[in-house]
Amino acid sequence: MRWHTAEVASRTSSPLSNPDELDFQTVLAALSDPVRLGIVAALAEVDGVHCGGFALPVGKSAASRHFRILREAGVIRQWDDGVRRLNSLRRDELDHRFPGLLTLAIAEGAAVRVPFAPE
Amino acid sequence: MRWHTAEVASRTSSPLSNPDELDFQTVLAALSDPVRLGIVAALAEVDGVHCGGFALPVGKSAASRHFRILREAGVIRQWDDGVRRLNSLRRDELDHRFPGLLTLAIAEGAAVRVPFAPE
DNA sequence: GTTCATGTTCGGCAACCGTCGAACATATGG
DNA sequence: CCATATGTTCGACGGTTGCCGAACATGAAC
Repeated sequence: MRWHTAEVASRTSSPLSNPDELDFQTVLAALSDPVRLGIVAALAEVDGVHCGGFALPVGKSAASRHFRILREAGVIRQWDDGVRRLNSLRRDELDHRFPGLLTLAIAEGAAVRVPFAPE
Repeated sequence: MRWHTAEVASRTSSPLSNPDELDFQTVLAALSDPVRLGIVAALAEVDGVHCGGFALPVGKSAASRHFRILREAGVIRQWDDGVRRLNSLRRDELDHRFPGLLTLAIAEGAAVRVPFAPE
């Protein structure tokens, strides 16, 4: 048998917790960092980008940490696809739980939006 | 001549800067602390409370710091009245600059709202 | 002037945060 | 099997943050 897409974490032991309880202060803290806000703004343009698809101003380890903070705050969802880890905004959950916040973050994050990596 | 109310800082040398340019990330950072979010939620109930009017879970110096962070982020406005320093939410500016954010903060901050000091 | 009430500032401390480099783990492709 | 690509994890480092107590500054009341 063959899975058309791996929906479970296989890159690490911890099983990619995408939380269902969103905490206001945790979300604010996640969005108050310029790199993370820039990622959110970029994901608002193109959804489903893998971690390496952004031209981040930090190294791999710091980038990995930023994505994990965004995921654990419930701002983004992550899932594995082959060797890559894809990212998308949790628009519906955020809009439902904190109406207007994501819209605001996307608009304000435009100033620090992260560019996409070449090819 | 006599001033009916001191509208300028006299308690310290730095002249109580109430900024007119509000930065999104700075505001988020200010609101992501439980004590400060609790102060905002309390100010939404009763406006114009002096610093000592809250029963904060921290000492004087930490409290002073929290109020300063809120003021410098543009979340609250402060002015002196005799020996006391009064606080109020900058509702209009916040609503105009970040529509919906303060409403959200007040609602979510209810869980950590700070009590008022006795008498 | 003296005393009291109210906040601010300073120094110090512990904890946390953002970053890096190196090592590791997993999937894919020869 | 081996090499490569993609992320994660670990240990370390420096900077920031939140907290406290002590000292200071200001205004009011006596």
